[in-house]
Amino acid sequence: MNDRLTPRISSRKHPKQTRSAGLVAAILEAAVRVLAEEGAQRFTTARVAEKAGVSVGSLYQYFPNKASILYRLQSDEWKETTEQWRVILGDTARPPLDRLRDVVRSFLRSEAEEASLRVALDDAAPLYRNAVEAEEIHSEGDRIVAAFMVEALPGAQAPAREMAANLIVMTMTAVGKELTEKPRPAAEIDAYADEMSHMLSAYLTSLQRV
Amino acid sequence: MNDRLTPRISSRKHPKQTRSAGLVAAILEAAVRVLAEEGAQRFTTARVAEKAGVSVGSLYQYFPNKASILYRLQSDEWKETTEQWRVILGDTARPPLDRLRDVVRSFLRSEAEEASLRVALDDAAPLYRNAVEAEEIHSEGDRIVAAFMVEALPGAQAPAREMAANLIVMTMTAVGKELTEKPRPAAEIDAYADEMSHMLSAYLTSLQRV
Amino acid sequence: MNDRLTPRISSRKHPKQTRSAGLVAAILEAAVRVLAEEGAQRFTTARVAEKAGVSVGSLYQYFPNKASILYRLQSDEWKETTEQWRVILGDTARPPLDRLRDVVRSFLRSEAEEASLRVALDDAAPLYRNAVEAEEIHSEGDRIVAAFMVEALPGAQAPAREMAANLIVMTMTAVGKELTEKPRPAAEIDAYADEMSHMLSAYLTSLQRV
Amino acid sequence: MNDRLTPRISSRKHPKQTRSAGLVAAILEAAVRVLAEEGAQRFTTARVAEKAGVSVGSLYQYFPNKASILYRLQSDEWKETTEQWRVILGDTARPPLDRLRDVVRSFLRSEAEEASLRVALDDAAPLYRNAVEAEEIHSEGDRIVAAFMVEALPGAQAPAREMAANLIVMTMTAVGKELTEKPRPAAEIDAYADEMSHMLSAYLTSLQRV
DNA sequence: AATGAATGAGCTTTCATTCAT
DNA sequence: AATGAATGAAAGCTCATTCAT
Repeated sequence: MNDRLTPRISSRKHPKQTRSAGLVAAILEAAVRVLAEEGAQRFTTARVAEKAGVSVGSLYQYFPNKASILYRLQSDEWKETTEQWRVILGDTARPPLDRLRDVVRSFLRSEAEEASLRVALDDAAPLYRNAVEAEEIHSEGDRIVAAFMVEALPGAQAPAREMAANLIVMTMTAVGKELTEKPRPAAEIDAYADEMSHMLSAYLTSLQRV
Repeated sequence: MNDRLTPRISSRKHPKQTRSAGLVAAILEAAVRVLAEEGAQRFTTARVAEKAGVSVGSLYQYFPNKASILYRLQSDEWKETTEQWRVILGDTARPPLDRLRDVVRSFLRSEAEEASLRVALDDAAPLYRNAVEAEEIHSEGDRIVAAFMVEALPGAQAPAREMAANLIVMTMTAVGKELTEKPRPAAEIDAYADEMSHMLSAYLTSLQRV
Repeated sequence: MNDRLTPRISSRKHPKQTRSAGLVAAILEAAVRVLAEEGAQRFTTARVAEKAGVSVGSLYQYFPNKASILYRLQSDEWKETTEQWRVILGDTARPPLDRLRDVVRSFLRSEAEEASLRVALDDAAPLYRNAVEAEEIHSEGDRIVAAFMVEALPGAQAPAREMAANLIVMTMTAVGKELTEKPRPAAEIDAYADEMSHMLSAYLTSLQRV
Repeated sequence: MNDRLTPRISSRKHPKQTRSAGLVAAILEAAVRVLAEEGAQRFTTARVAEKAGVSVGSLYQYFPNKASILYRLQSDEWKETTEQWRVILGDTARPPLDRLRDVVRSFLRSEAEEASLRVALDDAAPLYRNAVEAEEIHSEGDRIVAAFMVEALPGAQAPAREMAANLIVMTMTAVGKELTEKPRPAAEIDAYADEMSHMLSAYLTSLQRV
């Protein structure tokens, strides 16, 4: 019963009660630990349930299948990232390129800090990628970046600005993923962060000049 | 005793005879089809053997384990890419930034052309990532890029040049991977290619100016 | 990570409930039948599960691997033997050589009675021999024999007594194994038993005389 | 095609030609090495053929199946043992009990010397045990011992003598097998040899006295 | 609501033996 | 005679999911 064409992947219930919320939290926490400590290959519902101190049956009461746990994890990660971006990029008092530099640096750092979890989550991507809900996961982040781009590229046409936004987001996330694939010292991460902001700044500057 | 912690992943035999070469080719071809048509999740040795019109036993006569097939596929893909880069970046008659533009475009196009295979191969990465041979797979490409960078950034210090080379390669490959994650029209791919070469050019230009 | 070089071989769960105990019993019973009726060569987890009327999955819920079933069987056999020895050799009211005679006879008889199981279990020995727990399986029996030897050889030095104990135990068990290798009539078994007790008695007597 | 009810197990050809004899010898030698170095579990025809520098096809030209190689090995081992026994036990100039002592000692020593081979051969016993020819393998040794027993027990009745002979042979071989199951220092082997000859001597003496 | 025992399809890999060349 | 590629049944084991209690 493992294959579904359109897997339902979000949580079964909205945890209104404290008990449920606690259980869901415990399961997610356990899932993070299993993923980070044992890798995507050994990420099994049984192991998660055991580490959460919960029965498999209970686990399935809150998550319809294994993929939904991973999806939720990914979704939560992305929410944190979104928040980070909102705070840094939304600080309209500072020059755009400064904000860009900071967001790159703190994004790459946070990626690196939880490297093993991120890698495992990425390895498990095939399991949750096709979820219907996966589409909208990035929309909030996109809006934040779009707003920032208006400040960074005041003179640009909307389509050009959107393209630039897409490329910048992709570069940050994709290179971030690649960078954390193998363990690297924090200094190396920072060096890449600086270099990447340099590149993105040069890019934005050149766009603005046109 | 014969146990190894790091599994041998390259081919069992070097196919000297046409027979063997034919079989290996058939297996690889079948592997590509299974991967592209059914996805990494359903990539099983049995399925590959069946689609190749070969017994599982024969498959294991030429590949020591499942991972080795995937590794071989990835390796072959990378060899093609390397060749592409060598031809384009090595054409010292043309201006470096022109070459860069072309290499980005043809790289992204070739990635997009075999999107489903690339994605599946990427999904299967956890299976072959730890192979000992996996280390050296990129060394040739790195050398080509390094040579190119000497031309593109004649005034730069070696460390700065290396960092720039790394960032450019990472950006190309990582964003290329991300771009092919979902199917996109060729025009969109080309638009991203142009934008990316714009970004990389701006970056190189800014480095050169320093 | 969870890898071990020396596999855990004892049961996965301690069956607290009747349900579990019943399943474990059914599996062991089926294992005995498979072994006795089909031989060590055809002793597979699938066959055992099927004969137990249980799914393979259930089998693996109670035994971590095939070897553990065999180990458990062997262990149970040895427990019975130990009990037999305790009762007979521990009856301090009777003359030692009488007890020796009886223990030899009942040991060989019980070995012969389940000949096909014993042979198959012996054939499967390579599978469970290296288990960590296999070491201590004989310790209780050794203690019983040691206590008996103190009575049988009151005058002997400890090292000599231990050597004699080892030789006697080895002779009984090894010859017992050899005897049951091929089917023999009960009378022949008894004849060998008598002859062996004669030999062991002569041996002990000669030791005592020194 | 692996199961036969009555397996043909002896060599396919009597090697009349030097070439064949050389091949057979090479195969047997390789088989010994595989068994001793890799164990019964990893004893495969492919490995034997490879180590013998011979194709699998050729191997099957001289041995009808895997069991036949093992049977031949066992048979050869036993021939050496028989020869050893013939030399020692047949030396009618010496007192029987001296010869017994010597035969026990040199038997246990030779068993211990090739422990890994013997253990592996024993592990593989299920594969060749049922061979039809396996019956007569011990007959020559039995005759040698029978002749010796006439000297050792001149006064005994034939049936008693035969029983004693059987028990002695069984004790030697079975305990020998058990002793070599785990590696032991040569001194320990010799100590067991002395103790066993002591036991067998006491036994024979007691029989003679009757 | 919660449990966790039970399921069984499915996976990777091995290896004795054959037979076309 | 010799080769060794090819076969494919068979093995041990895992794990997402269900459902009786």
